[in-house]
Amino acid sequence: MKQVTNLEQVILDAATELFLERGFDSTSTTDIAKKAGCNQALVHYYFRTKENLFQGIFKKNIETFLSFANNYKYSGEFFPFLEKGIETYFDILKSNRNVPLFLIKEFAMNEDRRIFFRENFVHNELRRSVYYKFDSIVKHEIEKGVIRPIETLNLLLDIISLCAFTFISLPMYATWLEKDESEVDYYIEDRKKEILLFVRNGLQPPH
Amino acid sequence: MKQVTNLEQVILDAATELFLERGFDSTSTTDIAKKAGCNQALVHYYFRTKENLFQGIFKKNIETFLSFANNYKYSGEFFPFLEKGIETYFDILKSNRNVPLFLIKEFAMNEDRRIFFRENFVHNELRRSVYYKFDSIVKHEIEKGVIRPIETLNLLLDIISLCAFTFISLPMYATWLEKDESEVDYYIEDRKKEILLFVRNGLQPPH
DNA sequence: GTCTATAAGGAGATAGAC
DNA sequence: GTCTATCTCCTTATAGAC
Repeated sequence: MKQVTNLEQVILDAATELFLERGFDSTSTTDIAKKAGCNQALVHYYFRTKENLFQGIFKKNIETFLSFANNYKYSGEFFPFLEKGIETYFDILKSNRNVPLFLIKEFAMNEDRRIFFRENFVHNELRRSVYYKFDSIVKHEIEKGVIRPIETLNLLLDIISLCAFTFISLPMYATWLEKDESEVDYYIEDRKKEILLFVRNGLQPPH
Repeated sequence: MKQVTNLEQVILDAATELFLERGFDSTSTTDIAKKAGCNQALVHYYFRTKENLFQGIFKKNIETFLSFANNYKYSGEFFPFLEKGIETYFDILKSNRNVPLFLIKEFAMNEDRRIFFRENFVHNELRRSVYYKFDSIVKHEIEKGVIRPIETLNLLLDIISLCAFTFISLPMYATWLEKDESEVDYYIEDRKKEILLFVRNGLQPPH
């Protein structure tokens, strides 16, 4: 099969990489053009404005970050189900390690991004139904005494905090402990194990 | 006592607020001047370069973020000691809620910031000695069976993740759940309680 | 579709009057 | 110490030749 790499796609890929690394404000269309191997006018020919080019990329990466809400089959056993979910989510972030910081940065800096998020993602029926299903599972397990009492939202936030912060803090971590690239990968796997253990323990009913 | 508000301080305050909100790249010296109520040339008169002005602010905020390494008196009882430490750290971040995201952003975006951090903060004798003291306490409590086996670094990272992410994610959280300012404060206190509970549980030895 | 040239505006930094 | 004016550079976006 012939690989058709049209220029539009090349520009989109270059823009994706740069926006994720540096954010919207610190990436110029000239930078994007240079990385894509064309001149700056072509970036505007294909996408008209920088904002246009950005929004498609932004939307796609919100999907990635919210993918913890994908529909995992509930096996009937709570902890294997939960741990499978955490591990899958963690691995998705690992493959997209710039995404958490990228999103949070853009949200913090720009009101328009927050409005975009609210309008396109907050009132999503599928995500809501997945949440309510998970909520009823959690409530049921609390009743059975399998886990301690906890708000479902707090449980989700604990998990997202631990997973996302692993990747958000990578630049700081690497500097602090003076680690190189290969050691960082080891660190990530180590954190995954610890997070799984920590969540399992953190949900134990008190002795 | 007479409050002497010299212009240099006014500019510094304005710059602090803007840098923390928007970051280095997205804050212009013209913005700073406008907020300080003077013209743009005066910003450069007092601080010569934007970079100069930034670095002092940057350094000060790293101190804040690393303040979990302050010297808490060890009472002999592990959990009260640990929980006091977490609560104090959480409250410091609450009073400086833009700091975690600000630092992480600047670290991720600029190699010079990482070098600055390494040279000024990594090889700090006081901080190291506090770490080793904490490490020996943790090891001792594990031996006694008071807490499960855990690497001290992992424990610290769990705590920092949970505390810092609370504030890092505020803009996203407020948008997602469509909360206003007053509800956000309630959320922060709720998270603090949950984090304390979660850490205590997460350190329990397995049944 | 791809290029060069350029418009229009904002940035950081400085010179020089007062 | 404070101001205006200005230099130089870089930004986004477009016009127009090929």
